[in-house]
Amino acid sequence: MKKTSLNDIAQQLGVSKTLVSLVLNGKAKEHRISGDVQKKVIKLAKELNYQPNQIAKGLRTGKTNTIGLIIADIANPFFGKLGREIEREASNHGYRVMFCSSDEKAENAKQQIEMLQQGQVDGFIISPPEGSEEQIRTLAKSKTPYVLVDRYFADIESNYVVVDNSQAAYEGTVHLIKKGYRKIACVTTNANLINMNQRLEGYKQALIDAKIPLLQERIKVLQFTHERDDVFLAIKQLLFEVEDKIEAILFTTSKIGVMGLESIHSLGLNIPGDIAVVSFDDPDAYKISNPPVSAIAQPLKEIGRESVRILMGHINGTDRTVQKIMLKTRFFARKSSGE
Amino acid sequence: MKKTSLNDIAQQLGVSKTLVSLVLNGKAKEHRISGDVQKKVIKLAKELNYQPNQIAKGLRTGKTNTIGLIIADIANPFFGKLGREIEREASNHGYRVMFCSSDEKAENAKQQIEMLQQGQVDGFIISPPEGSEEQIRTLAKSKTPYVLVDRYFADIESNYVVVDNSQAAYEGTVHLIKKGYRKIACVTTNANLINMNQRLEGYKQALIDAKIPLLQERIKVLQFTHERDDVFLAIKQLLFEVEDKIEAILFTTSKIGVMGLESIHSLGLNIPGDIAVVSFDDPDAYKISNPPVSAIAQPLKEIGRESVRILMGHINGTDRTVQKIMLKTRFFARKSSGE
DNA sequence: TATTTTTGCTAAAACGATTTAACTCTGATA
DNA sequence: TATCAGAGTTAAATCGTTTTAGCAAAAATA
Repeated sequence: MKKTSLNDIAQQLGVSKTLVSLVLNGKAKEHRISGDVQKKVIKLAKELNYQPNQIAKGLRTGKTNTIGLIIADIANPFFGKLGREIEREASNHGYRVMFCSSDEKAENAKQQIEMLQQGQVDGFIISPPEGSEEQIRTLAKSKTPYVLVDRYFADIESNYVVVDNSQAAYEGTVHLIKKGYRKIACVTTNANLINMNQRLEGYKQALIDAKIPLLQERIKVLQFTHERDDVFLAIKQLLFEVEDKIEAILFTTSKIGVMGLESIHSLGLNIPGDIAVVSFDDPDAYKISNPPVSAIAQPLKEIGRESVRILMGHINGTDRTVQKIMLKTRFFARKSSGE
Repeated sequence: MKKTSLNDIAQQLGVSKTLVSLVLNGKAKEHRISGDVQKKVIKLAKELNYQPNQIAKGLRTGKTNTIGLIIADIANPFFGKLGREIEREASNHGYRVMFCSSDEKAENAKQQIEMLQQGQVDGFIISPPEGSEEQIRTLAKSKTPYVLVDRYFADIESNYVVVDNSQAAYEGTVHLIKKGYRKIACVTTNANLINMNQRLEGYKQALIDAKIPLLQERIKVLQFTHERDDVFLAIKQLLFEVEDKIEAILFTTSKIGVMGLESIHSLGLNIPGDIAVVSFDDPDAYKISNPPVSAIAQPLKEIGRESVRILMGHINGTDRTVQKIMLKTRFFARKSSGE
């Protein structure tokens, strides 16, 4: 059952494919195609279930109606949900999504971008992994429209949609301070990503503003590729191997947070009795955790909506200005920090 | 900076694009292109960073080297992880992944399949939502290769890769029985999906084999589109509104399980003291939950690998037989069921 | 009646690749 | 000297669209 093409319709009707194309693209009027012929064409097209071949269309028009989405880690629900929002929004604009997971590896992202640039997509939405500056720069030079999400590079002029990470971390830390905790640790990673750095800054600033001494030993910076054991070790050190046992922890990612909670449980400690917890991101796990975990939630829907909107503007050429969007997070106080 | 095309290379070298194409596709020898010319072509192609336009290639060859992945719900980490495995495996075969989330809606899946069938993909991997039989049948008729994952329809002859759901549920239930629980409930959904039905069957069979009375009141079938409140209500009924208070629950999806745990916690009940829990799927949440949740884990990597392998066989025409793969799950006993 | 305008439609080029069928040499063979 | 074989290369068709430029017939105008 071969698919029907423009030509099939044209031949069966004894007209030119130009005419068929014009009619089906709604350009009949401006090209003065008679009403009778229009009806005939539309009728037959429906009968044969004609669907234009997007590949051919893409070749001719140079447009694919597809956006490339290069996400850092699809197995992370944060990115999963974001991906869904982006796809939904793109679909509202008549766009498809070609999706890749770089697994936080610059090399993967490079390959994926190069691959999709061979005429496969009209633009990109990317959460760039550490070390992918060069690739993003190349992309920028190629004039392909793109929007970064979740993170960006300060020295590359790009469209981006992120959250106010330092403010968010500040807020989370202040919440702990208000709850009466003073000895507050921060567990983060050494990823050289702007969002990570900002989160740490927010934590520090909150302590400074509250006139609480800022101790290096209370900041645990994990390897970017941290595993369960690294987190476990960090927690153990914070709780048992410093002079002044800490009372609360701010986790800067849900990945660290999830592992951290696991560690705390396995050490037989009570939350928030022995140790209070606040974490970035708000996976389902935090809601069912016992006790539920206080979380800094990112506005996924809005991030998706904005990033697609900006990309569309640049693809359609209706917008040539660089857009930098910083959204607010939302803090959910739950039992893990005394509610 | 326009992209270099075959023609650009041909013109600069003063040869035909046929020649350039042949050389770059490794068909130089069989067409006796001289070594000198070959070298020239390859050198210039590298210099100009020539990358063949996949759209044009696709139009001519009828192949896109892209597979369409239509997943039921990308926000569900199970599917997220599965998506990652599939993408990784596809990439090993030189394939891209065009990804869509149907959000468990047949109408969405229909649109997405139709959209991608316009010459955009060479084949599909699909976890079909409830009610999408008609769409899958249409797809089958169109001769487009496809593989179903996670679920299938008994009366449509399709390639599929699933797990042995009834065996898995059986195993989970038997585990609870061995731990001494007798009054075991099952909370599931009324989704008319074969995997769901099989899970319920496995539960029933385990009770029957253990000569434990099978009570309808211990089986809670939620609306497919269940929300937090529905689960909460079901749990409350099981624990407080039946004559014989139950001792353990089998959740047939992690979505139900996560909500169920939340409900149990919010009712102030102790796990496994008041109520033991086993759940299908094994999201991170279950490992950090307090106590950790006993889980029936699906072999995501294998599902991904097998589904891509089968699809490749059908796309390349090296395989014309229908393949039905049923994989084993793995059970993790954790504290929620007394370990 | 001759000219212009309008109406209704189409031929052909283009997008960038692949592939088929040939073409032109050179040198060897009959 | 004519024929053939092989080496090295290319013109042209093709995939299914969109779009430009224009043609022929009918209608309107002078």
